[in-house]
Amino acid sequence: MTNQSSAAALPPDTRTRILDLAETLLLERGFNAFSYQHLAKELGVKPAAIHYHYPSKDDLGTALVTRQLRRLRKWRDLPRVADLKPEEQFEALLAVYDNHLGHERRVCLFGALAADFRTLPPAMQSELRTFNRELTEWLAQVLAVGRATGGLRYMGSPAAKAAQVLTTLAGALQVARVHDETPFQVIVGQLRLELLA
Amino acid sequence: MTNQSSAAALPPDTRTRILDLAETLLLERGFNAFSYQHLAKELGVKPAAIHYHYPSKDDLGTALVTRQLRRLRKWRDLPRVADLKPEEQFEALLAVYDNHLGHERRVCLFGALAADFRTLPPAMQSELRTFNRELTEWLAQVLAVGRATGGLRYMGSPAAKAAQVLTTLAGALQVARVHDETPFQVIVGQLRLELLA
DNA sequence: CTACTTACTTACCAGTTAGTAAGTTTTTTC
DNA sequence: GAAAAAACTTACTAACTGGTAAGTAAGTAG
Repeated sequence: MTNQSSAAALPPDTRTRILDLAETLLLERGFNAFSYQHLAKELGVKPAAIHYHYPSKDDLGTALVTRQLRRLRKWRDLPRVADLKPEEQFEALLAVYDNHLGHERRVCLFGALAADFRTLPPAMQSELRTFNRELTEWLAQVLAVGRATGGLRYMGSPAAKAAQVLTTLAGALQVARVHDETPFQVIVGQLRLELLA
Repeated sequence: MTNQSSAAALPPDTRTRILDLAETLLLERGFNAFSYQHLAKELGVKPAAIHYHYPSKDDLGTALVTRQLRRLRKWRDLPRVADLKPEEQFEALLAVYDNHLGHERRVCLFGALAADFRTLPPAMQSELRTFNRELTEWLAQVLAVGRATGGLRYMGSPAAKAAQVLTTLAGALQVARVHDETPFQVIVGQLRLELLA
């Protein structure tokens, strides 16, 4: 049996190490910017070893998105997230993006894949759509409750505001990559100013 | 002499046709998703002909961004744009993004290049930074005047709001690519609702 | 102890990549 | 109309791409 998720930090198997490295490269340099050779060299294995775990790059890419989707669902349902007040849930979301910034200014999954979307394998496209839809629906719910309970303020529908906010956050990480961390902080500051009642 | 900009629609020379096609492919499929062979085949010339006009792909990419920057400056200074009221200038900006949407849901230049930014040649990086900076400064000015004259409303500084709005627009085109036109319209609708007094 | 499975390596492959050097045709200049 | 410059084509490379087939070493199950 593989060692995919048990509690403590067991030494990750090759399968996981491949996925971790591919994720890093995806979020720091883009999907078309790494090859099986790159991965193999850095992991100290032969390219064919990667094909053994992920027969094609499509499979690898799809596994990447699928894992992120699994993480999103897990995070969203975590008691320490699900039980927060809406305005705190919003702050928790911002913390996730801030964390990306802290890791070599990684963009988010969506921002990494959107531009090349049409060149991606269908399974990846489909998973990414689901990822974005579920995240948006979650935030819409947070915003709806937040306005009802008075902790958050905004015009328009929760769904529209959620789409706008997430789009802004994805873009903000991209701007941080092109310039530096400052514009990200400015944009997030603006979001807080407008939303927090 | 080359035929780069004269008034009417002269038949575009190869140099321009290369740039036009490369731009289309960049905005519709991403920078790493096309090669000199692709360009050559579709233009009915040999790959070496492209190397003749743009010795390396770096040169081609840089020429692409440089042209966009030139267009931005030209557009911004056009009487039919510069002489508008701020709220109309904002609408003119939205029209540009809406036009991208209408052309096969192209993303904007920034959105096309941000994810792979670190893999781009330095000259391209630098030009893209300038492009984004000048656009942001222009919008900040529009927003500042717009609030002073009462046509636009928002919290915070013009610079912060400008960064936020442009980031949102870039992201909105990416979301449109991943899903469909609907989320773009929703997000732009939200921007209008909030900004137009 | 044997059979089987897992996780690889070695050795390929055909196709594509960006890029170059040398020659040829077309256009411009004088 | 000759010389020169511009705009190509032909022919080639070396490196890399994702991917496959066959072999092997180590662990696991009965």
